[in-house]
Amino acid sequence: MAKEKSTRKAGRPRSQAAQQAVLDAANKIMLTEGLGRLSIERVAAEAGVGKPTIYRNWANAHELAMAALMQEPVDPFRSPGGSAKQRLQAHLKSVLKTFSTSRGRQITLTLASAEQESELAKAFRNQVILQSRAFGHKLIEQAIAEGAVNPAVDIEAALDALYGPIFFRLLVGHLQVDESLAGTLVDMLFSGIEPSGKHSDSPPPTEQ
Amino acid sequence: MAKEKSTRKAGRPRSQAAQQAVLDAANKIMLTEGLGRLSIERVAAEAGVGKPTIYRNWANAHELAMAALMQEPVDPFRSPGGSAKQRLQAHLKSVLKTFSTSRGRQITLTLASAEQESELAKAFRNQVILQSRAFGHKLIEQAIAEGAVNPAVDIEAALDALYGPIFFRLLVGHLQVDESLAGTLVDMLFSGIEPSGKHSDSPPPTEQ
Amino acid sequence: MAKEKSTRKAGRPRSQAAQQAVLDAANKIMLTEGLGRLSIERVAAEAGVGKPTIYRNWANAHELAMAALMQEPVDPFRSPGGSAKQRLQAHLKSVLKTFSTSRGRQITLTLASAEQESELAKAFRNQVILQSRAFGHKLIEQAIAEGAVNPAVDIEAALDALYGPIFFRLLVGHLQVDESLAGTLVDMLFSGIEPSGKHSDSPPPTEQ
Amino acid sequence: MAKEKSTRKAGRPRSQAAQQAVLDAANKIMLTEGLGRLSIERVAAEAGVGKPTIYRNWANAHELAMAALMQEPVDPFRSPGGSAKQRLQAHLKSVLKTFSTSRGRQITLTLASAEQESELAKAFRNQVILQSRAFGHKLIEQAIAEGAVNPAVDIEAALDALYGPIFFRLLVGHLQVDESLAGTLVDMLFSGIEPSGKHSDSPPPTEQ
DNA sequence: ATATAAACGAGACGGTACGTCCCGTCTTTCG
DNA sequence: CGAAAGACGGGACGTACCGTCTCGTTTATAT
Repeated sequence: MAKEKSTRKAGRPRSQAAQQAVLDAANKIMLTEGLGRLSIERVAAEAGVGKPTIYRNWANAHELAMAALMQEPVDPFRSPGGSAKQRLQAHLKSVLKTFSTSRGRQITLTLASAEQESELAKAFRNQVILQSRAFGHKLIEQAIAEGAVNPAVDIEAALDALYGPIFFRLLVGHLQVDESLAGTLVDMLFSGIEPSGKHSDSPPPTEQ
Repeated sequence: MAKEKSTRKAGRPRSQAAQQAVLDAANKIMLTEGLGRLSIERVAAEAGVGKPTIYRNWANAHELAMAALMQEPVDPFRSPGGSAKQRLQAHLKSVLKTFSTSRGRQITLTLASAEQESELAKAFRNQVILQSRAFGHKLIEQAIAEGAVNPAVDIEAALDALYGPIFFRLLVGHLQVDESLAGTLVDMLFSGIEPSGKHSDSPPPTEQ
Repeated sequence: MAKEKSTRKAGRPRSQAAQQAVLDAANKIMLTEGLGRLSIERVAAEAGVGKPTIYRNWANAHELAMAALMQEPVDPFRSPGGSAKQRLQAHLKSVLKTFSTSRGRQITLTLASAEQESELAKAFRNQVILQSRAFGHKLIEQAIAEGAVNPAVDIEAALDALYGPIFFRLLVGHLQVDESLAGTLVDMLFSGIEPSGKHSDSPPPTEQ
Repeated sequence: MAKEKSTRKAGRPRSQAAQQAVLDAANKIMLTEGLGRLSIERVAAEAGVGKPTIYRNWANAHELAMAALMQEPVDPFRSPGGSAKQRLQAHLKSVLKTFSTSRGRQITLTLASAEQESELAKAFRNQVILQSRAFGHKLIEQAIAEGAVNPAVDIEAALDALYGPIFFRLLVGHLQVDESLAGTLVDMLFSGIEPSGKHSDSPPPTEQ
């Protein structure tokens, strides 16, 4: 920490250090002032780096934001013991915790405004969202193996029925989000909302 | 004397025509070139309006975008006949249809980047998302009244388990979205994903 | 009969109070913040008057400035007793005093930037400069009558040789201006700068 | 070779070509449309230059105007042979010629409205007025050396008695200006306006 | 007395220009 | 050489005023 101040050193080598400084500066700005205040010019100034050095690595501020947000791993994927349902709930809780922060909101916004098809956008989505979702996928497969979930279920849809509501509430902001939501969602998804002991009042539509 | 009539403010009233032209121009630009190309300057030029006239009514480009997107009603809330489940599916389909367009994506993005607490942002959320969701709320209440849904269910959570996955997929883009998703989600939500007989004595649903 | 009639227009007469308020506000702004800060909008606000009321009377800010500066008479044209030279000096001193103030500078600037041929500009020049100069004209004529000035002299040129240097120094600012300048100029103009007892025609060697 | 080593600042040097284009455009606008139509925006457009490039070099339109007017030397200071008086007259004629043009008027106006104490304003005054006046100074010193002018004379005052009337007439516009004014002024200044052979002050007090 | 007409304050209108910020590119110097 | 510094042409920002145009409200004649 003490030697961080004297990065001057009068030397040439800076190539890797410069990129790290850029990412750090970008993260700092996003954290303290928000995504909207992130500009290449400011990042360059705060990182003590020339603008071309940034453009050499990222095409625009958006890509830089994605790269910076990808720096720190999103989530440790807590998965303590317990039943399949309990493990899934614990995982969802950690997702909730991660995304209900300022950084989580920035990730959501960055994701929303990303050029959908760019390589970096895919990597970003994969790293910050889908990696976590993939962990959930594994948990559901375990649950099926344990006989806790019907093997015929559409796993992708089930996953989105768990993750979707979280992001939906964070995005739209119509309802507060806390960790109890994890339990509510998992319970509902497992048991459904039909009255107990009742089938559907019409034959389940097996064809679409 | 009796001058109680003048609730009217002094000065020339704001031109409703100018404001409409601004909103139309904004909508046109967003539709044809995307939210990113929306600038006050362009809108002013294309609407044949001075910039201050725009700033007199909206604080920045973001607010203008929200106002423009609010212009046209989002959805007609189709609700044909049929069972509660069927009506809910039909409604979700129309939501899917609306939001899987270019305009739907712009709405999502605008929503994501909105200043959460501003008056206009609340109005925007309310009009473009929550109004539709409120319709879903009514459908679920009907379903409960018809005995098709357990009265103890957390209706808000159930609604978000239906809308959330749609926006989640649109936002993250990990899976394509089509209208069949409506059926899948409703079925899953109603029956749950547990193996048959665990929470109800209903016969196992026919697998696909 | 002959009841004075049709010259008077119908309708509400122009408010003399409003016009005075406008001129006062304009003078105040010019005095405290300078000519450059004079804007119709500010004057209207400070005078508690609508902009059209100003435009009804003056075509633009420049004309308003001239009118406002003309409000107060420029100078009382002091002319105490004494010889013709002394009276001229006294007059010049009062001119110097008047124009070496902030208001004098604003007058100079307003004069410089005026549309030369407009009616108001002529009136302005006439009132703030030429009226004073006309007084000087009278003094020189008196001096001629007294035998103190050669009757063949070009009075206009002589006047400008007295007034010109004052404005020149104020405008260019290359030398400070104080009241002693009046005496210096008058003395020089009366006696000339040639060596005593000499009146021209001895061509010195013309080498460069 | 005298290669300046570290005095040189880092970074891309300012484009001398761009600055020249700006000055040329400014001069063109002032010449064809007048000082009042000079705006940074137009200059930028006509010079094919970004606005910040202009602001990087000049603080506002006024400074740019001064710089542009300084571009071309004001006067060649004609000084043909002849007596001291004749040389002075010739010089004044060239001053008259220079300043009775459109450009001369713009210079006068720019001078009048300049922030008196700014560095550039001083340079401007020095270059466009005082340099010429300094030439006149030299001519008067020569005249003194030749015995054509009384050595006790206040040279500064004498100079202003020559230049002042010219600018006074140009500024106020009460009398036309032509080259004959040079002769009139020089003659009057040299000989004075008192009756010939008279250098005393004995005022025969006539009536008031 | 009652119209009628003009001027009033207020303030929005279409515009122009301001001076600033940032974009993404380029040019130069230095280690 | 690579990387800092920083100027470049450009575009948009949000603000200040411009001079014009409604508004609804006085205030005077002219009917």
